[in-house]
Amino acid sequence: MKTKNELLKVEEQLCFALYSTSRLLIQNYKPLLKVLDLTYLQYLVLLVLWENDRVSIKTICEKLLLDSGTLSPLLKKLGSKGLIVKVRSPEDERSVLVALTSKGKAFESKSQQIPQQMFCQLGLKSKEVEKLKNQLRLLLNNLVSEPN
Amino acid sequence: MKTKNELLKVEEQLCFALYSTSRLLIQNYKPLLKVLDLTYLQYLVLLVLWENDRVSIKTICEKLLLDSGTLSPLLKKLGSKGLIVKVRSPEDERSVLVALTSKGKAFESKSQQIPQQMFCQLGLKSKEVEKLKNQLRLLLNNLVSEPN
DNA sequence: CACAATTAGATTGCATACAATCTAATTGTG
DNA sequence: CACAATTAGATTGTATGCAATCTAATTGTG
Repeated sequence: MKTKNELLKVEEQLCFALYSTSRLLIQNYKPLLKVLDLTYLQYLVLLVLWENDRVSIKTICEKLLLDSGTLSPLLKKLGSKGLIVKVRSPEDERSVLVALTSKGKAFESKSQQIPQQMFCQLGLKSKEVEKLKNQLRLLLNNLVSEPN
Repeated sequence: MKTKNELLKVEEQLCFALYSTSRLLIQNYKPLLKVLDLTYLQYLVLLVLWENDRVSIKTICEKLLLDSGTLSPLLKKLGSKGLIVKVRSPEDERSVLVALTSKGKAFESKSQQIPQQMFCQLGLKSKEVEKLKNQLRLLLNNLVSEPN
């Protein structure tokens, strides 16, 4: 049984482990993404679009668990880089569809190597990575489904 | 064996699992920290100080894996809130020591319940949390020790 | 059909993150 | 001991995150 004082230690806390590991891993992406002049978040949005071109901003928000306050300026930036275009949905004028330009599509093939390169830097076995991902998804599910 | 296209899916990526779970967990802290009018990062700095009062800014940076660009303004804020004071080290005038005020110390007892409350929200068993923390620490170690 | 409620995005304001640069203090070296 | 190199923090600039608010479009309801 851990005492309350032990529980208040930074090193003991799951959230800090997540927070610091997440930041560090994102930093490891930077040299790989610098070649494409992309930030990690810009890369995430492109990942969504490579999976499903012409999706609404709302869908991107849901997939990345981010809100429009974060994504609006980012999509503007991706637009100014010539990687995407925004089109108002004909069926629902409130909705804005995001589509890849040919340049945006071309970036997909340039990114093929990134997942493997990142995997090598993890220093973990495939099985371990899968296990970790599964645990994280379980936790994420618990957190999103509990609205408090 | 996964194809390259599968690997480029957001849902497949460990980093995204880390990134989104981390953000979501930090959001879960907000209602608990709002009572003390603290942000998660401010809480982290206080955790460090409750463990070891009168530490240098450099030490805080190392413990939290953050740089002075992030912590300098944050410590200024904690100072203006009356939770800490900064004193230049007598032995080394470059170094700045951070010390808790009585108010800052008093916040420790007010935070005693937070770890348990957070644990309840995770929806995981103690064993699972420990396993997850261990895996994350292993990964973190791999990432920091590989300078590329 | 009028109109309140909801919804999709954008904007604003504040709080991180982090690279790059700057200053002042200390250390290492000839 | 002079002085180059290093070190601790602070500052600046850019890019997130997210709460709160705003606008315009759509939906639900009497």
